[in-house]
Formats: sequence, structure tokens, C-alpha cells
Amino acid sequence: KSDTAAEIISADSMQVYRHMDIGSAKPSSELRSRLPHHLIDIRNPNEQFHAADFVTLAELLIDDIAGSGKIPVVSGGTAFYFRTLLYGLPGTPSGNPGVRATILEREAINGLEGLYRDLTVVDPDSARRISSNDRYRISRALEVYYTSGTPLSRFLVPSVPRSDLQVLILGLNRPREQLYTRIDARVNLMFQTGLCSEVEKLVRSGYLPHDPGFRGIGYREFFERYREASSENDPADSDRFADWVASLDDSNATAIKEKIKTNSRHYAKRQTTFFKRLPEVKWVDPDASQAIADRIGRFWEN
RNA sequence: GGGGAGAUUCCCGAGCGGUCAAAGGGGGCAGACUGUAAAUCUGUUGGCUCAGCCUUCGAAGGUUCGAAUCCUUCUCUCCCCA
Repeated sequence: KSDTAAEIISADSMQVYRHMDIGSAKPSSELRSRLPHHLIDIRNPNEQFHAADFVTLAELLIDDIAGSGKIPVVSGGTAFYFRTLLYGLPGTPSGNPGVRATILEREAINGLEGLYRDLTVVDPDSARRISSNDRYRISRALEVYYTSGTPLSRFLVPSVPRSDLQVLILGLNRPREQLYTRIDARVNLMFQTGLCSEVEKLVRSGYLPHDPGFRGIGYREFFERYREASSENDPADSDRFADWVASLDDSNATAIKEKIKTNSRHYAKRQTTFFKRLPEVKWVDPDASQAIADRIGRFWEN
């Protein structure tokens, strides 16, 4: 309602994926036609998207939008993306699929313990900081070393927000109980509006369980349940899996739905924790949309 | 009516005389976070005036130096036969 129009830059690691509309809870097309949203539907589900992609694209968009006199509003759920945009990228090398594959092979032979041992040799500082159970961070640290020859711990993490961005950070939060009730309702609605057939369609069009888009809550639970149902079940067998989803019985559907709910609650909690770490977050009542708009407008004036 | 099995801390589920406030998992709560972050990982989870004490393992009694663990009765649940 403010005099200056705004455009949204979505900071959401899942809404970037096309065809994953229900499970990633994208804003409605009605809203999107009224208020421009960027960085939604820009990747196929099998394409990797990461924080650096986000930062690069977001920077361009911020300039564009601000340049045309509108307010760029970065909005969304992936706190890590905010942080990276705000502080700037560390100088670490980008992901390297080849090196990653090599690391996976080593893990297959020596186990995670083996990888961790490698890390203690190559980058003891990181090893000290990283849990020996943290598969993701162990392999990333090794990847950084193998691709750059420099241990991850030698790259400095920016500790101060970059100075070329003037930002107002609004944190939307509500009482936990209320939040959880809304999550439950939202997941129920996803099932009513066809989450199952969305999953079925994605699988029938050739996307595989390990594709990046399927890591998202609302999708992975289908694969997990399928695997649990029988040791014979391999979700990589797309046709059989799609048939199973198409004829999902009540008990499986309920189990998946409940799992999505608890995973979403955990996720919300983690994001809240992350957001608390951002500098100078102004916490506002999510329902007070006019107050929020005013606040943004006032900030923009200055 | 007869014969079995069982009741454990928020839930599921180990424990089967002391080392048990009680394994493990789930959930809850808190936290971390260097280009996969809706990912990955960590801690914590009976109470208190906290290196100790108090109350917990269906209920009430009993045996014992000592019981969640053994005995008796009771209550309830499940299964099989009728």
C-alpha cells in the first residue's frame, strides 16, 4: 500500500525448483501476478542451486529493482542465504562434483571414520571444529582442501556484514504453539491440494530420489516411507515407486503426512535459531502486515 | 468361563535383586552452521536449598541389609480356547 512499489527476491532454497509447487509452499500465482517474485522456478529439480548462486543473482536483482526506484525485499526461509548475502561469500572454492565423487568412493571403502581421519591429517583445525559424525562438513572440508590445496580453516569467514548493503532485517516469528498449529494446517492443506500427485508427476517425468529438489521436506518423506515399507523397495525404480504413490493407502499417507509435520517443525526451529544470529534483527508480529509495510517504507525513505 | 502375555520416566521400548533416575529410539527444549543449508551436526530432557537429598517403574501389602527386578492380593490391557 505504500507509495513505492516493491519486488520480492525469494531467498528459498527449494522454491527455486520448478514443478515443486505444493511441497515447497510457493506463493500463489495470484500473489505473484500482483507482486513480482524473483528466484522462484529458476531451476529444474535435478539441478544444483547453492548459496553462491543465490548471492550472485540477488545482488543483480537488488541493483535492478532499486535502480528502477522500487524497494527490493529479500524474503524467505533459507537463513543461510541471508547470512551469505549479508556478509559476503567466503573465498572458499565452489563445489566440485568430481572431487565429491572421489570422496564418496573413499567413504565407501574406509567409512566415515576414514574420511574423518583424512581430515585430521590434512586440516586438523577443521577436524577439531567438526563433529566426527558430520558427514556433510567432513566431506566439504576435504573437498575444499583437495580442490584448492588449502585447508578450509585457512579461509577466513567474514565476521562483519558488508558495508555496501544497507539493510533492514525484519524477523517474523510467532509463539511456538501457534507456529506448530499453522504448520500442521499447512501440511494438511498440501495433501488436500494434491501433494501426492505432484510427487507422482515429478517421478514419472524422470526425476530421481537423489535429485536436489527432492531433498526438500514434503518430498523426501515419500521416498523414506517407501524404503521403510519393504527392503525390496528401491525408489530409484521410478515406475514402481510412482505406482505406489498413486495408490497410497491411508496408513502410509498418514505416516508421511505426520513425518512432514515434525520435519517442518524442526526446520522452523532451526531457521529461527539461525535468524537469531543475524545482526540487528527487528522482530515483528507477522500478522501486522500494515505495520511491516510502513516500517519498510520508512526505512526506504532514509 | 478356561488358558496365556503384559502393565517402566511425555511416547515407544530395554532392564529381570545392588554398579538404576533407569539402555536405546521418538518427541520436546536449547544450540552449532566457511559455495549441497527444507541439508548436516551437537547438547539436554523427574524434582530440589543440587559433588547431596527427595519422589519415580499399574495399586496395596510382603520377603530382603537392599526391589523396576522375588512373593501375595487387587485393578486394567491384549491374545487364544469356550
